[in-house]
Amino acid sequence: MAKHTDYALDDQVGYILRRVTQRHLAIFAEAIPEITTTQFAVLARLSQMGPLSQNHLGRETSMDAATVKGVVDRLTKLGLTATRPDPEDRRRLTVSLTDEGARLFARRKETGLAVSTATLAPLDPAEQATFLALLSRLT
Amino acid sequence: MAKHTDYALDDQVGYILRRVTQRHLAIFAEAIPEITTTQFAVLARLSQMGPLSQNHLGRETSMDAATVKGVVDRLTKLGLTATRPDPEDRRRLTVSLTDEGARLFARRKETGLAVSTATLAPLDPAEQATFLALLSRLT
DNA sequence: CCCAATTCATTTGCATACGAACAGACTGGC
DNA sequence: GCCAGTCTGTTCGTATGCAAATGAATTGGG
Repeated sequence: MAKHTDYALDDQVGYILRRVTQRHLAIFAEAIPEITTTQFAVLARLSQMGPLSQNHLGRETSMDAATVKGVVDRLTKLGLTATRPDPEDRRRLTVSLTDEGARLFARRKETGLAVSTATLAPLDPAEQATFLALLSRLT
Repeated sequence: MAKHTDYALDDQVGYILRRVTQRHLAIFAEAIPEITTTQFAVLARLSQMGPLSQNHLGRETSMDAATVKGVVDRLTKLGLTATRPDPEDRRRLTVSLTDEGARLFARRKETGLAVSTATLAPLDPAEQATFLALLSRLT
């Protein structure tokens, strides 16, 4: 009988999640060195939904207000996004893709899909579907 | 026919991983406010394996040398770990748990297991087993 | 036994992340 | 039509996380 409880770090979901995320980020950085995963998510969302206020963009990409500010600042410095004040609501800052940002995303979105494929490659197609369905429910 | 490829951000494994990790970190921070997940991982590993060199500890907890240094520095400042030079190899810094660190981990490891349980709670037991098996293969 | 290659720890720079606190702008309910 | 509550963006502090560069120590092969 075990004295109390054994805590097996290697079996904890949080620890495995961290390791899987590390592998995914490495695959992404290799495939798309120009920008980061979070920056790519912003380009994807703006490409899909059009211009958004900075806070709304944060909600749509699962980043808090402080985080999305830094991401947008860096994308703007790279010339991939632009910001302008909203005339309707002077609190708001509207974020949009530049032509260069739209072109970069169009050019790289196939690669982005390949990154997802590579991340899931250790599983066969049926396992991938099962995994994604279960993972989504843990959101 | 789609013009080219649709990139559905919400279906990308990296994006879902980030969201699941956010939820897990929030559950952990609520349950164990004293320290972070990475700090807890260090305590767990030292508790399991005994004193380790800082680099070895990093490998055993999936952190690179620069990251583990910061984590150990903060744990040491909290009085939960201690460091001493290795007389055998003057490059090495041996990291060990203090009594207080060992007590904190002993007191909190049940809670740590409860955090894993809560993270996986949306799945039934069979699904949890399937999920963990598939997740582990993506490391 | 000696030096080239490796290992270890550190530092710097950059990029997420989040909580808390803040000021300015807006809105709904009375 | 006013003000209490809310929303938006910003800043600060803290904590991962990795790449790259550095200096010191160790080791292995000839």
